[in-house]
Amino acid sequence: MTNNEYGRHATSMRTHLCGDLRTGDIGTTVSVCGWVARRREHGEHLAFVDLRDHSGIIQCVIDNSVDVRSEYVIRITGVVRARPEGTTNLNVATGEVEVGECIVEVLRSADPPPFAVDERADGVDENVRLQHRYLDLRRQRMQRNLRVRASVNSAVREAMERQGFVEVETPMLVPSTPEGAREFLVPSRKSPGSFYALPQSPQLFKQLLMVGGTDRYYQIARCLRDEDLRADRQYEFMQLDMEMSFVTQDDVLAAVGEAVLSAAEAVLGERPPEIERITWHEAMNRFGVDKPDLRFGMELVDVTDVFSQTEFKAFAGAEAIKAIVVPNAASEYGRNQLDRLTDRAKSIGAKGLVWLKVIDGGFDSPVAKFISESEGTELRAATSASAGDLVLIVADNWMTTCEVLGTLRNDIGRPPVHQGPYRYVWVVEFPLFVGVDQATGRPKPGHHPFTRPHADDVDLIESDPLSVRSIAYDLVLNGWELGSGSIRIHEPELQRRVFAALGISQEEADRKFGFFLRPFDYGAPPHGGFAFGLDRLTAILAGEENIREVIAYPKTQSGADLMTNSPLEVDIAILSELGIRTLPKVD
RNA sequence: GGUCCCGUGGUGAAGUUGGAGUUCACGCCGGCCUGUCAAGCCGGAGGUCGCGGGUUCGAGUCCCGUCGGGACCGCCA
Repeated sequence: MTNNEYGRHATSMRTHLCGDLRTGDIGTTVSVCGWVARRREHGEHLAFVDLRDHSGIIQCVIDNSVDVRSEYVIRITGVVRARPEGTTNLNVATGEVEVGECIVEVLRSADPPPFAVDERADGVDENVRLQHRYLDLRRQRMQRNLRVRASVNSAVREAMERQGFVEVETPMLVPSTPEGAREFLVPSRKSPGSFYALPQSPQLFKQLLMVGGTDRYYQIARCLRDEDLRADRQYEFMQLDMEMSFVTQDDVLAAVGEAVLSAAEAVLGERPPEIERITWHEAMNRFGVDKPDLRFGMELVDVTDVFSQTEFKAFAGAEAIKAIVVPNAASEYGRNQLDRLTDRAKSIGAKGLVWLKVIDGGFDSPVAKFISESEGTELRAATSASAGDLVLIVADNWMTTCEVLGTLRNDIGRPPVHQGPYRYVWVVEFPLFVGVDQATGRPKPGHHPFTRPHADDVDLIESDPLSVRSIAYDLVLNGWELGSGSIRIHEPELQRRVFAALGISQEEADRKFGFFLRPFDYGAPPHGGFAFGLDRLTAILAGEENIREVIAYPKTQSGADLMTNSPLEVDIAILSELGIRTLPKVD
């Protein structure tokens, strides 16, 4: 890098970036380097070459004959000048100027690319983009996404430093633990038959950093989980991982909030308002999910009381009856679509779905005849539904009712990521235990077994474990779970009681978690922490529906890297050095 | 493990009731062209219709299987 009078992007080969040239540069002799985005020839003595680098595009006017074609890498030295009257292009940032009197050097010729290296590639099969990711990355959208990602990382790091957090790196080769996500294993050459695991998160190490007196730790950590991939899930992903000592929930939320809001400000130029909080119970009750999208209404309305005396069998005796109103949807939803909604509801666990089209003076519905006039009136009052609206009702136990309607609410009403305001929300007071393990009959941990129970509920651990709230919290943005955390248990007696509720004996706890819990006996401070996904935050801030768009080299849903063709089989000699023999493929 | 959608020159699409690898746009190659900016005009090349099997006189089209990609469920303490 050459520091000259032209600024920090100048090098020995160039003075300016293509996208930076403006009317203020008129008269300057410049050198620009980049790829040929497009060429427009007008005979032997005039050609326009749009030169592209990551900053943008500049039109260069060539009046000698040079053979430059799409994606050739060239260097142009010329003079910046105003475009002639009537030939400016206001669709381009550099459209008022051009580079003339050009000397063109071809630095590298190029084959025609398999797809247009511009916004037209947005419509190209993702296969093709991923096979030629280096070409895809040349595009403005991808360069912008990489830079959004870098801004997020940088702002987060800066915010953590500002708050006195210490960056500590934790190992990538860690012991395999039976709990949690499936791990990637790494064979040990020195101990054939033994394996390391790649970390699904630095969880245990960061808590031991607290035992180690670090006080405030953070890391932009790579995490690896061998679970099925989704639009918001890759095998490898990045988290802002943090942990702090001598804190309560408020301290953690404040520190994490500062990092997230700083990142948002760095990308969007405006700091979002303070993050609101709702309890897990309220989130389920109002939105039917533990990661509510607050950008739109259609909240669940409890209508259990409306039907307390009902004779309609599908509703009678249900623990919870709830409704959502789809505004003005009565005419849009035909029988076919309503059947599909019903199928969707059933696939989530509902026994059925009741739909009512609100019409003047009543309902249009296959079950209208089972709803009494007073129930109808009360239903309309409770839901505020008016003629033309579609009302969807589920009756079941509370949890199922909420979950089914919450899923339908998202399916029907959720706007695309790039639309609407950014609505951050803390979901707090998650239940300590979720559901019951079929095999053991014991409750299952909601977060992880070291999560601290809510102080008011500690005495319910033995008598009514499923109603115990925890000091665990999620951060949610527009319906995406960004991350989660908790205040941990640091005292042995409380930990013993939680293990007992989970059906884990002292011996089993020692065996499974001894290496982690024994250190606590040497003095563990009260502590808690959080981790949130940087890929997800970046995707939302970049307006992308899919985290692959903000990852330079992502993998497909089946875990393949189409550019490098990995994973690949390896030579048998390499396997044998590692003490590994593969099984034949079975059908 | 499951459900659904997609696969046609380099790219994106169309392809009807099963009737000739047919069509369109972009790109590519050649020619013309001195103010374009998705330049324009003329000409040309380019195909294992993902792959395999079946039905049929005949399959891009129908059926079965398989591979690849995607969305979702399960899974992700």
